[in-house]
Amino acid sequence: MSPRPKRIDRHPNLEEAIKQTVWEQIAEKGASALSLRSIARALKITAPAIYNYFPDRDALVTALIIDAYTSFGDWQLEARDSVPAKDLIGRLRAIGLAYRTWAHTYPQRYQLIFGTPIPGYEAPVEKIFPSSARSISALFSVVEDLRSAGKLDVDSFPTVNDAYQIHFEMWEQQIGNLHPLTLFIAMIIWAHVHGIVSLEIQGNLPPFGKSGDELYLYELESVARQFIKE
Amino acid sequence: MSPRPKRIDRHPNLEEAIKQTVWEQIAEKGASALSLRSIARALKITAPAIYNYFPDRDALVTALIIDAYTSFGDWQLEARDSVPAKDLIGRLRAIGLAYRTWAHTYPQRYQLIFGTPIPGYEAPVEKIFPSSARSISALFSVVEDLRSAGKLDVDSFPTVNDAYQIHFEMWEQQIGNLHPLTLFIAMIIWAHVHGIVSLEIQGNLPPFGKSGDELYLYELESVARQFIKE
DNA sequence: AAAATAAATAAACGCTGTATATTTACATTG
DNA sequence: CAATGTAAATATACAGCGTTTATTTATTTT
Repeated sequence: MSPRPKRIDRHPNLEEAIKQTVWEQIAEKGASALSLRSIARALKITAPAIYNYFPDRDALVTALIIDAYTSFGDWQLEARDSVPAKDLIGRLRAIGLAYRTWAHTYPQRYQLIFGTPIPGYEAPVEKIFPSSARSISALFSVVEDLRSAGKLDVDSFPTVNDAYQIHFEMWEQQIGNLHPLTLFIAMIIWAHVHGIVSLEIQGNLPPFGKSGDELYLYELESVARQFIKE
Repeated sequence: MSPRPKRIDRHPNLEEAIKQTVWEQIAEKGASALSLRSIARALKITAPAIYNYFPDRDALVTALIIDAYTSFGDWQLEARDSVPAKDLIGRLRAIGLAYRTWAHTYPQRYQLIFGTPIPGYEAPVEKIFPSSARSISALFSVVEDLRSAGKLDVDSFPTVNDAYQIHFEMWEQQIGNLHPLTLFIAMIIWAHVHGIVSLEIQGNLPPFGKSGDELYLYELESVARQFIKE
């Protein structure tokens, strides 16, 4: 093969083709099996060619994580906006259901985001944060709307300490002004749904299947009962 | 070096020394950096020597996971038994706190159990299940005691479907008779604490630090308020 | 048309898990 | 006590991995 193929023989968008191939291989063999050389084989190029588009393997993983967060955020925001803005409880349920549906549709993406299945990889927070904050902003915004509408029903909650504060400021930069109560409740809700979904995805609980919707809805309703007035 | 060192030059218990070295290296560089050759270097043996004790790398990981579950289960059972049997709510709080404390004491062990940080590794459920079921049995037993004492306050909950049932039967074989309500509530509690702790451990939420105890206690009390009478 | 640049290959390095053959310490047996 | 057998290590080798460097050639720019 010649060192540089003629344009007609090249992939029209190799960077995108690489990412797509990785997703295919991740779906087949799991995120941990990711290998530059096997990607190259699938694309009929050589492994070092990938270095024209990603400086190293970790940069490729970071790009995939950002794509995954973007996809996740799209689902969250679409779910929120599929319910009229005045029906805040409906919006909360919609994004809750979308959270689990997305995770079950793309379990590998979910693990890529919330697990650490890549050997030696550590996510560079500053690069990932924008897409991450966007994806969680759907929940934050609905809870904030509930709060400013006076519909949150919490008499007392723990005060935040300095360790929190740093994270909060990052979120505020990305998402906008956030009341501490909003953050507190949003984080608890997030933890609840994440707990169920991640145990499901990772196989520690049975994949709840059809009636998983039922258990999950029960959880969402519990959350609403716990935190929302009237 | 001679092919077989004299007994006096050998590790008295190489199998245990291997596992201990892995834990040290996991603590230093994370679970994904596990490497048979670097273990061998640290122990001043050659890599194939490990194969006398573990048939392959995955078997070593499985042994580590079982050890981790055993350590986790020890903490859970000790926490439960540190509170008088008649104070069931106190027992529930104790195992809840122990859950988070153990995870923060051994974050790598937590990730080894609940994440999938080893490239290409898939846990053989049948080997891991006994130690896994034992570790969760502390929670199950307290919830079951609460139920049989008539202290569970749940008017309606989703019926379980067939997918659940298989898992339930495995648990029952290991733990003993389990009422569906017990399982349902125990799973929800497990999911709640796991959600908070895993987001903390994986860095998606700030490591709550001192006042994390506060937030966590708030969660445990919410659980009690939601499910327990009187 | 010549020079510069871009995008690929080729070859090589050190790392990995693992299989096979070999060597030697130790245990068992006649 | 000597011969034999077994256990536990080393030595060697192989294929695959991420990555670096040098090289080649298509394309773009001058």
